[in-house]
Amino acid sequence: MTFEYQYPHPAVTTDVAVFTLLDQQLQLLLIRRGEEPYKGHWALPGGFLEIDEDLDSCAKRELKEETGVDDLYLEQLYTFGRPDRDPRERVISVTYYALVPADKLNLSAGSDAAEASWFPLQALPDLAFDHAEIILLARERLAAKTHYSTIAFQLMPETFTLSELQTVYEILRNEKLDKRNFRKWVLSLQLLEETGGKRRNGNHRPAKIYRLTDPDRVHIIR
Amino acid sequence: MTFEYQYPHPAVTTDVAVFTLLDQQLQLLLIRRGEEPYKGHWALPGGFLEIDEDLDSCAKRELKEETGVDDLYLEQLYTFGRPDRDPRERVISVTYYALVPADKLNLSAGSDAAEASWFPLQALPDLAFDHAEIILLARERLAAKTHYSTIAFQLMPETFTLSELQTVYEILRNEKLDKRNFRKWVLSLQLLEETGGKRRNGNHRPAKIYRLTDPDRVHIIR
DNA sequence: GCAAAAGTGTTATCCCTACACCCATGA
DNA sequence: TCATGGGTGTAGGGATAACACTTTTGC
Repeated sequence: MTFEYQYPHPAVTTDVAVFTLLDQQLQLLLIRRGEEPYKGHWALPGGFLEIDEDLDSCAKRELKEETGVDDLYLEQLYTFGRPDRDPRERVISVTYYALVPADKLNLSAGSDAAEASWFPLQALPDLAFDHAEIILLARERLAAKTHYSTIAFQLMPETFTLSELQTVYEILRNEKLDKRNFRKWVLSLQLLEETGGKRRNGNHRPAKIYRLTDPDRVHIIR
Repeated sequence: MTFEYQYPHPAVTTDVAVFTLLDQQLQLLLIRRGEEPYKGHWALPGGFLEIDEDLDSCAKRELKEETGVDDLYLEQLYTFGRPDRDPRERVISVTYYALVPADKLNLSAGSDAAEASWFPLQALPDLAFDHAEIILLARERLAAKTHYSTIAFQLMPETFTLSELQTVYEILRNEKLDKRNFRKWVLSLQLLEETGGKRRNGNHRPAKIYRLTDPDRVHIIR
């Protein structure tokens, strides 16, 4: 069975840059390609748009199929379409970026890609297609958004300490923050509540545990 | 001649929301559709991506063909792809928005669309497809960008007065600004220079004329 | 008691905001 | 001389930035 058109049509894919925080590092989810082109290279999870499928749904479905990752914050990033970006045929890639807390991710389940794995952003392998460019753009957008939205909260597990949250901000912005000022600021948003619990985490004073009052919403602030 | 694929492919278009400032109003460029669907409705300029053409080039080419408008600030906005957004076939639209100073636009030249015309944003006609949604998003992005970039300068003619520039900001942000504060702020950017000339524009003191030191660059500020 | 991270306030600085009058021109 | 928009400075308030010591725990 084939499909005919009067004019040539490009293929459309979605590709997703999924970030998480693992081992105190910002990490990115990649899958190893089992087929040519770029066989053996690592690539962003993604794939071809089905003909009756929404763009967002396609991104979510491919992610679920290839990596088992589900239930994450997903946002459209940019659409890439250089004519030579895929050697097989003309491919337009609608790219997304996504954030998932480390405790929600269960990579093994349901993966039908050969391999899926997390890589620290500082140690990315050779990437297929123009995916390095996509990742760079996603990384910039993510850093910029920490300044005027609560997007960073999407990387947090259900409960966390203020120091943990501060570390996430420091990693995303790639700069050291002042502890007192950070706490004043983040508490003034009124989006956190104490659980009442404390976390003993070594030979030192235990930290108060917080949770988001509104875990699924990303707020625009300032 | 037809083109065959093993899997169904969507069509890809670009559509552009072109803004200008005319008669002290923010206006949008629309073309009247000569064919079904939505025959007779107004729509954003745009059209199908050619198979060897960059996305940006497609947006520029369609704009040039349909409206004669050329040499403008163009930026990708968002990609729309609801499965039912076009009744003919599945169409993914990569949308852009663009700004052009009123003195650069020459609508008549080279238009091959039935009609092209400027509409004040407050008085848009019935629009084809999901173009109303696209325009809304472009309008929001434009207003937001006045706060952290010099994108508004792209609506200015080669030379202008500070009052004219202030008016543009007021229209984009839809709020009144303080004259002294605006002037202090805009001059502190160090992106304007006096031409030395003055503009006599009525029964009152003539205004100094300014130009951009760097007309083609949009600066990220703050 | 010592090491290590948690927790906590005050002060200085900067930026943004508010605000009113004189100037140059054409009629 | 009058009407009209052009042009100018200062002071107050709010937010941000800088900064150091005490607390609680495990060993």
